Amino acid sequence: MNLKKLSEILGLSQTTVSRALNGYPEVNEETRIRVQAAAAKHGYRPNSRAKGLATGRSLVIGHVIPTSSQHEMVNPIFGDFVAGAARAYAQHNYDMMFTHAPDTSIEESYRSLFNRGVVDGIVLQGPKVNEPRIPVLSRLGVPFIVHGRSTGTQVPYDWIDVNNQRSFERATQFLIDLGHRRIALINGLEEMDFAWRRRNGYLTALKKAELTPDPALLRSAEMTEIYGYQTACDILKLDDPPTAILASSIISAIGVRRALEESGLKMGRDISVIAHDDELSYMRNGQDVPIFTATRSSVRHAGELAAEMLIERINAPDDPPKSCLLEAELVVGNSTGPVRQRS
Amino acid sequence: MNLKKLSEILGLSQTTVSRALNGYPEVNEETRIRVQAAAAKHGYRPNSRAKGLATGRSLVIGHVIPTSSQHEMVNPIFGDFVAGAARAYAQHNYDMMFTHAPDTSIEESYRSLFNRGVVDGIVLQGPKVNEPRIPVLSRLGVPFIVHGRSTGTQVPYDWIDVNNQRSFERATQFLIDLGHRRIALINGLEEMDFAWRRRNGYLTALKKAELTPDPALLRSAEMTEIYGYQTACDILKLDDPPTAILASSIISAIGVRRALEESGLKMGRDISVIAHDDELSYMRNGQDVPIFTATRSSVRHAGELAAEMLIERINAPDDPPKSCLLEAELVVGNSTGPVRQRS
DNA sequence: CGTATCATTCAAAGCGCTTTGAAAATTTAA
DNA sequence: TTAAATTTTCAAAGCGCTTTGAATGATACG
Repeated sequence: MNLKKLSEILGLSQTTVSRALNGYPEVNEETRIRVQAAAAKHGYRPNSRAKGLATGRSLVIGHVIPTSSQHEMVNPIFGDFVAGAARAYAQHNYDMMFTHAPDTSIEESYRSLFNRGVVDGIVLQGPKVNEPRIPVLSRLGVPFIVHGRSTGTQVPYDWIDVNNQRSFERATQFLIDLGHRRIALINGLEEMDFAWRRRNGYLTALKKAELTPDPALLRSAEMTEIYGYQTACDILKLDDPPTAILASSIISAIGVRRALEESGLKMGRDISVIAHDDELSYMRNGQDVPIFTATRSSVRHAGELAAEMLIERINAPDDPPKSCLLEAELVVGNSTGPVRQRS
Repeated sequence: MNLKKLSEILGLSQTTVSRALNGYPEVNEETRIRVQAAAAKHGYRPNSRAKGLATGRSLVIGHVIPTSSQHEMVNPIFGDFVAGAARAYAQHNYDMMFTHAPDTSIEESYRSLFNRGVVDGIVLQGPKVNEPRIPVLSRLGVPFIVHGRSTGTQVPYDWIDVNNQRSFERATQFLIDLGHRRIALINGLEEMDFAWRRRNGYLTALKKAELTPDPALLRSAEMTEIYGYQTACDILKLDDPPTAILASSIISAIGVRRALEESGLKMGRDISVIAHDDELSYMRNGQDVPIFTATRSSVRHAGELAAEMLIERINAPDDPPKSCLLEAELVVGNSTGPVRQRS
């Protein structure tokens, strides 16, 4: 069923039928009702390709996933972010599109996606320090929003981010206040901007307390469970092991916990652990009492806000750049406690 | 830059340019090279809406996510499956589209997605027992593939699935062989087909061993960490607690482990645990030695195969129905051992 | 040299929709 | 009653591409 057939059935022109369905005022109310009824009856759905071709809009938002980063899409954090975004898209009648792009040709991929008219806007996830994709998108004139920020990037752009530096500074400070002096940071990949900022927050807190950072306690990698486990095992073997650990994600914190338990250490008593909690749906940080003391900020909520901001941008391409900085809460659980004198 | 402009620049007709770029034989090789060079130089990208309109193909695969199931997309299993699929799509030049659909109007959503010409095919994830969406898609004549199967569905359809029944029967059998008689099943939602089959496998093994299932040991819910934790806590409080636990996902198994550790029980010695391991990228089941004895099958690989099968189907709509049944391995880790006499 | 054959190229129609500018039908004003 | 204003409907152009059917130029054959 298409517009032509429908209008023939109704004995009206395509123009009138189209207008009736799209809510234009210059059509008789009686006719409109007749048209709507017929459309419903015959299950008429305007072809979105044709519609897009005619209007220049696709009502689709693109998410581009670098092929190399095998992990991007598979990352539970990604899943929650996207789920939040999907919610907002649905409300505004947008669909969501994912493209894999070989990172040899990121610029090309973006240009392609936008120029081919596939999408109206793009969400950029997981920005690195000096993220090259940002200037690319900016130059292309594509409406886009960054989840996170990119230190060192000069061009203006829309973003939404958690105050990673501040939250990790606070967490570190919290541990220092409990008497901890040797604090390990099990961080994400530090080429990623969020990890870089967290590291800075951690270092800032140490500095303020006049503590010297120990490179042996600073680790960085993709935030898997295994990584948390191995790193913790590793760190505990040091001559002078830390009394507290800061983990960049609940997932690696779970690995840390596994390592601690294997070593017979009790969290909160023998060693303190703070994790960053993105409030992943499948990995809640306990129920009433948090499992881990944590810096908490819902990545799902961030996804929802990001989508809203992007849609606003699409509707008002010339507004000045927007941004949104979310503060993470510091929630206290049982995984932290005063430093314990080593026996 | 569009076809018209490009052909004007080249002094050729749109026909020739189009053919040159799409590899048709009836164009002079010399001309083709000239055209390709110009296309590259001007960054020409055919508009996919227009292309789709002209060809009737969109090179997009749709994944529909019921709005109600807040968890679908957020489920790490979903993420891994989709990552696998994305890989295959990329290879065949397909993009991937997600739509949220209110479950009040699933049929409508599918019809819409396909009839609007947005997608060439659809992946149906998380089928339930007697999944109503399957006959709907079948009737619409949309190419589609089901990840999983649906007990009770009569119409033929393409599917790819793990042999859930068999793998859980084997796992249960394995525990019985170790002397366990009271075995708990911490299952997924049993309206889901996979969970239903796992339950059957479990019951079959019990039956073969002439053991009577105890309803108190049969639990079912969304497979989160918290659920695993709470259920395990709950079950351990029974007068006659189980000596072994079968968990339907690594994620809930992690919750189970947390509960066991809190109770001071050692996995593999005091109590045995087997989990189903989807080989989630961020939640590997240990490295060399598995953390959990597990039934193992990569959901990511399944995603890749599913995508391949769907693309085949799109290219050959009239082939007979295809299916693919994967067998899960049973890998033995340290979480299982012979039953221990209760003191 | 004239005709048949092949290799290239082209103009134009069509995909299904929106939208412009004009025409018909109706109402209002003079 | 007629002209002007308003409401309602329409034909046709256009979005950017593919593809059909015809035309052109080059080559081969008798």
